[in-house]
Amino acid sequence: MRLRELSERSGVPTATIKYYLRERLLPPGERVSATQAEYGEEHLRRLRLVRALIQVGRVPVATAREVLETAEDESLSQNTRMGAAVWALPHGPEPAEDDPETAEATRQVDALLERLGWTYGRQLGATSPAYRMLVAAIASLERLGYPHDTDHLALHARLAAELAVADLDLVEKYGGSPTERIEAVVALTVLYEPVLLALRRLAETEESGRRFTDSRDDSRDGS
Amino acid sequence: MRLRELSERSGVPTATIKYYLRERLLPPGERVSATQAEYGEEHLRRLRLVRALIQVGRVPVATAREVLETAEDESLSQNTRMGAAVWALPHGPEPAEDDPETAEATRQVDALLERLGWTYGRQLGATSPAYRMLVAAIASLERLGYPHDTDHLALHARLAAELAVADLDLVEKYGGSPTERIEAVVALTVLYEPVLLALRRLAETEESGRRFTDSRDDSRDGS
DNA sequence: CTCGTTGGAGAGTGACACTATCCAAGTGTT
DNA sequence: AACACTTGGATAGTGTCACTCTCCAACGAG
Repeated sequence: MRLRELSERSGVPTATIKYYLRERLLPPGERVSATQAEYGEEHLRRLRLVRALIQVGRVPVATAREVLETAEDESLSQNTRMGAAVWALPHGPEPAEDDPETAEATRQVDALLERLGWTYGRQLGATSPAYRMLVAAIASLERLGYPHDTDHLALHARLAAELAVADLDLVEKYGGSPTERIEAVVALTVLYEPVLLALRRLAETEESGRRFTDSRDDSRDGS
Repeated sequence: MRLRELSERSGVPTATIKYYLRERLLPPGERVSATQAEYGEEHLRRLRLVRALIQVGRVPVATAREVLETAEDESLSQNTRMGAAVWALPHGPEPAEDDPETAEATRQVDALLERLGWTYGRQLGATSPAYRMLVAAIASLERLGYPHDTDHLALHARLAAELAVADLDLVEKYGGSPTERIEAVVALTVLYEPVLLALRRLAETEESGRRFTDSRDDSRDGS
């Protein structure tokens, strides 16, 4: 398949595919001659994955490259690859150093991990992007004076743990080559995030409609 | 308080505060003379909220303005304000039209809302940004051939509903003026999102560490 | 051989969130 | 009152990012 066909089958403009090739998000096609290359089904699959990561998952191009390179680096063990791939995923701003709210948030997160017995998280500690992401977010809540007590966090954590069990069950059922399986973990991690956020917003609309049903003025005000 | 002090107390550069003033994310200070203005505690609070939305919540500047304007528009009922504010929050790319995966995802989402009895979501239907966000994300999963069966979605939805109940309890306890309360809903909606995502990633690390415990590669090598 | 197509490379674009520069009007010090 | 410094507002510039445009030489069908 030529670049044009790859473009038509994926819905991605040829110029964009060229850009992805240049950025090494896609492996080069098989050179057929000095100016012609052939692409296969594997390229199509990879292209769709890249697109989903970038557009749905809002993963920056450079990050997507790192993640995918790690996922297919066969010199690493599967566990390492999986961990490193998810590790590289975007995780927002770093928590501010030298900041009382950050210190307090760190204490609270450590207490939470302790209480949950999440030993992996604890031993990885501040090096884990997800840990720092959590600290930064809680420090913000703190700074704004919004509530974020440990019970509430623990509830979120318990629900997150349930999700993790279900998600990993899905991955275990998924099969495929080790690389494909790691890609599946990355894709499911990233692509279920908007699903979860959307469901939470829908649930909040639902619940708030249920609670404040007095003056029924459901807005239709878009924008 | 002068602009400089507002900057020092919030940690936001003066140039950035000027930019926010220009973009009407902050109300202008009280003009003391032709070239001097005075800011109060309310400005500081608002500035911190804006910063949190933009930096932690990754809300675009223009969107933050809309959301905050809606939140404090006292000509609207509290319910309308709350709905419209959350409504305006960013929600990723729109689902592709004329696309078999989008059609399938729409069917699946409708079936899910039906099964859950989420009548608000159903009646708002395709007009709700959260609904479209959900459809787009599921269509992507579909396109990539990753699993997303209704049982799995229903589990996510059930957990999201639990979160919604807890979050709204928090808001009800929060008090403050109507505008402050709506700001609280917006802030909690946006700022708990990274908390939830971080916890999910931590939980997945934890769970995958637990399953594939200290072994080398856990499974069959294909490919 | 002609003429449209293809792949590759470099430069250009538009959106976005700042950030730097000016400048006239104020403020504090002496 | 003189004079250095600060302030707020306006305008223009910067850096990043994800494309997107333009060229061009090599193909390849008729």
